[in-house]
Amino acid sequence: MTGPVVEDYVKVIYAHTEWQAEPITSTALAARLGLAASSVTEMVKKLSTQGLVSHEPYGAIELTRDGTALALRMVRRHRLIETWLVQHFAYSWDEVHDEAEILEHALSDRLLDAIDDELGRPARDPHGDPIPSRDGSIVRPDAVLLADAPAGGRVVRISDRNPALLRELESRGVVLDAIVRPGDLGAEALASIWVATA
Amino acid sequence: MTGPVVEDYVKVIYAHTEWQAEPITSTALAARLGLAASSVTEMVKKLSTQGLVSHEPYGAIELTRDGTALALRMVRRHRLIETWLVQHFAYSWDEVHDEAEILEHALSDRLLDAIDDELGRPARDPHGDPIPSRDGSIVRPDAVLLADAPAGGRVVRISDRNPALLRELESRGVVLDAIVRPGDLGAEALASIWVATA
DNA sequence: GCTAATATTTCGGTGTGCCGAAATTCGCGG
DNA sequence: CCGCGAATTTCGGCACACCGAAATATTAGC
Repeated sequence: MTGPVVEDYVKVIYAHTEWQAEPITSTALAARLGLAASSVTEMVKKLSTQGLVSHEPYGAIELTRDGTALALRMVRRHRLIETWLVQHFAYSWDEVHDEAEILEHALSDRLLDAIDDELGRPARDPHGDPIPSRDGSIVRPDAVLLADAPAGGRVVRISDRNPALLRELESRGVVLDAIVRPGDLGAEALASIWVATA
Repeated sequence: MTGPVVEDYVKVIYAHTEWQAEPITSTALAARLGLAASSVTEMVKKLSTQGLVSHEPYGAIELTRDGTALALRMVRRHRLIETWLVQHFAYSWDEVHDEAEILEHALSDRLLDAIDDELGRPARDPHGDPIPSRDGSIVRPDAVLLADAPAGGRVVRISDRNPALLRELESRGVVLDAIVRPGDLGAEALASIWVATA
């Protein structure tokens, strides 16, 4: 009943609050989806009717329990697929996103679970993002942006927004679990890398 | 530009002439796609405009060169995916179809080729259907329906139309390359199994 | 507290692919 | 070669997800 479009909306709404707090606005949602604001307003109204989202006119957009469950389902799919492409097919870090974006809507639960088993039920994806379990639970490592960690620390996550930056970082040895200090890197990197707290 | 819908139309049109001769009618095409005849008439007109199909009103529907190329591309995808599901994920013979039907529209060429390599570039799928090569060439084994082969022979292909029959046949040892005689089997099986000629 | 800039929604409209009903054309039996 | 049933097309309409422009609500600056 829900279809790829609903899945994408819900996933983006979820993603916005995963590492930062504020709920997403309809303008930001439109920007991330590459759609006109008016389209988003209409669709959000439908999602609200379906009980996936709570939203009063001119207010913020937040996921309901059902919406969060669907979002976690999609996040699980996306991250498992990315992990699988990297580990099994030697995709590089920065190439997996587009393929995963499509496949996450297409694989059956059965195939996805088979892939999960084959990978040994990984807890995080190649970017360090936690992979929700089959029952929808997710454990997010305590972490802060490198920009906010003067002493640096162990890399726990690297945002996948900028593929060029990903390649650059990889070539300099900045990968998951590496130890970095803020002084070693540029401004954009500081805002893309999370390190473990304490 | 072509999208999953066009891909499905073209694939079904192609499939109809793969093992039998006559070009498909719009009624038969509608039946196979599960659509109303009027929908098919309209869509075929669009395919014709796009140069994928040749069709004058009230006439038969045939693929153009471009249409055949697209169909072979989809057939390759479908059959490679089926083969992969069976070999790599232990799907059974009769379970692969629906999953492949969806994935064939979703995998990138890159991923598909990686799977092809991993499988060792197989020449036929689990049903015995030949898999077109990357350049679109296809070699169909010489075969006749078991119903038309009084002496029987080596099984070269088993139609995937009826999953229950597939399971039944498998349990009785009727698989690819088995030797069968018409007397051993029922009417529907005789019309679903091809054996090598001479 | 008012107004100007900005965010959001409303509104009319589009393209795609589908439907059923009605009209048309085909092709077979006589 | 004529008519009748079956196949096919035409037609008006619908659902979905999108758009830009116009209207409206919010918010921030003063």
